[in-house]
Amino acid sequence: MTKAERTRQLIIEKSAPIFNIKGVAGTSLSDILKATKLAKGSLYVHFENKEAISQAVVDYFVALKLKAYDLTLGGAGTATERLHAYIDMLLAPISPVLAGGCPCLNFGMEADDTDPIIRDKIKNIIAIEQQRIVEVVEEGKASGEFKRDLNATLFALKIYALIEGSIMLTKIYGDTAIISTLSDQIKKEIQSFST
Amino acid sequence: MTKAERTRQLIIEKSAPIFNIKGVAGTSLSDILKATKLAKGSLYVHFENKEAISQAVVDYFVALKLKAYDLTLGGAGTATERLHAYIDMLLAPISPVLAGGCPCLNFGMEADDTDPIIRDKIKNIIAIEQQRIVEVVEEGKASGEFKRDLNATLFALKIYALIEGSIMLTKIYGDTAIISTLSDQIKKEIQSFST
DNA sequence: CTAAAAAATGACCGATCGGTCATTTTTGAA
DNA sequence: TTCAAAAATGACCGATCGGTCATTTTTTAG
Repeated sequence: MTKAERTRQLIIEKSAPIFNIKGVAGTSLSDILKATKLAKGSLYVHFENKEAISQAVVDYFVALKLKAYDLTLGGAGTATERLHAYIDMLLAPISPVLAGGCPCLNFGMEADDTDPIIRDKIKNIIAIEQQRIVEVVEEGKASGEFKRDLNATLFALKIYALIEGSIMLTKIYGDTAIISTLSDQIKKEIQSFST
Repeated sequence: MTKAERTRQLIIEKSAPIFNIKGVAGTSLSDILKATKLAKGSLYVHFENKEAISQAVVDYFVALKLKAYDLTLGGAGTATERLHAYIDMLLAPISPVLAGGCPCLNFGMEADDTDPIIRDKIKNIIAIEQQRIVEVVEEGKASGEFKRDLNATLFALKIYALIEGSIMLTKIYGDTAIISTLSDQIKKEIQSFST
């Protein structure tokens, strides 16, 4: 890893939580400078402008999410076990992905009507996430673990909506008990489709 | 209505959609001046600062929501009919509340870690919304419309999470078909608890 | 209609915004 | 070890930010 690569990574990793908490519009260059302890000119050695940093941060979160899917949905065990692992990971109160809240929710809700580039990045990762759920569900159907008439696409859509809604409520109430309550509900939802 | 009251209301109504779309941090005074066609000094006759305007805008959306609950959950018909009317209202693609997206989702996700005053306003209206659902469900249980063992609080929490998740997905995908799909799912959820 | 009060105006303010660039320091391949 | 290339620096830039205030215009109660 060259110095340039290390510095670029430093900028991304130090500013990622700031963008996730304060939003793109709410994050200033001075916030990033304070977090990275770099001089202003350094940022522009590695990025064209603030917008480019915010996009790199979204890419960083996307990569984290992809890794998280691999570890859960792509892991070992039955379809049910993998779905449970996935839900536990996403809704764990101390999950790094959840520190500051789900990036898809945060960046998505800010960008939906204002920033087509970030919105599309979020749209893509959400589509991938749903597709991965669909695949696990289909595997579960093929192995006889889930009922044949379970609509995997619809199921993935609903699960995803429930998860994001759960994170939203947890963040606003500031109460992690909500997460475990809704986590149980989602698991019940899965169980209702088990054979 | 005095001139002052009218102007104050103008500022709130014209800037509300801007705040809802661009966020509080992303909305500048010049945005508000352009929308209201007022001079900068006028804003400060009616509000202490930009923060006060954003809070008044949140109060305005809260009032809109309360009125919307009255028209649906508080309307005529069976518990099921009222819940359906409520869901249809919230998830209608052309719903005025949904123009720019659900204010609870937008303001809530921006404010959760940054602005305790707005976060608490959103927390309160969400708690009220869930309580109103609980009341309708309890009425449905009392009238024999819903099963006795239905946990109304848990049900309201889940329905709310599903609705907000649905709005999020619709906004990001830019596809209103998702709304009707998930709207049907929520109604099925309700039906599963019917006697 | 009058006059005092209230509202509206826009020039002006300092601070901060995102961004540039000449210069210095560091890096790393030869 | 050398030295050219790359990275880091921070003073500096114009634009825009949120906010103020003396002045003008409008409102409204008597």
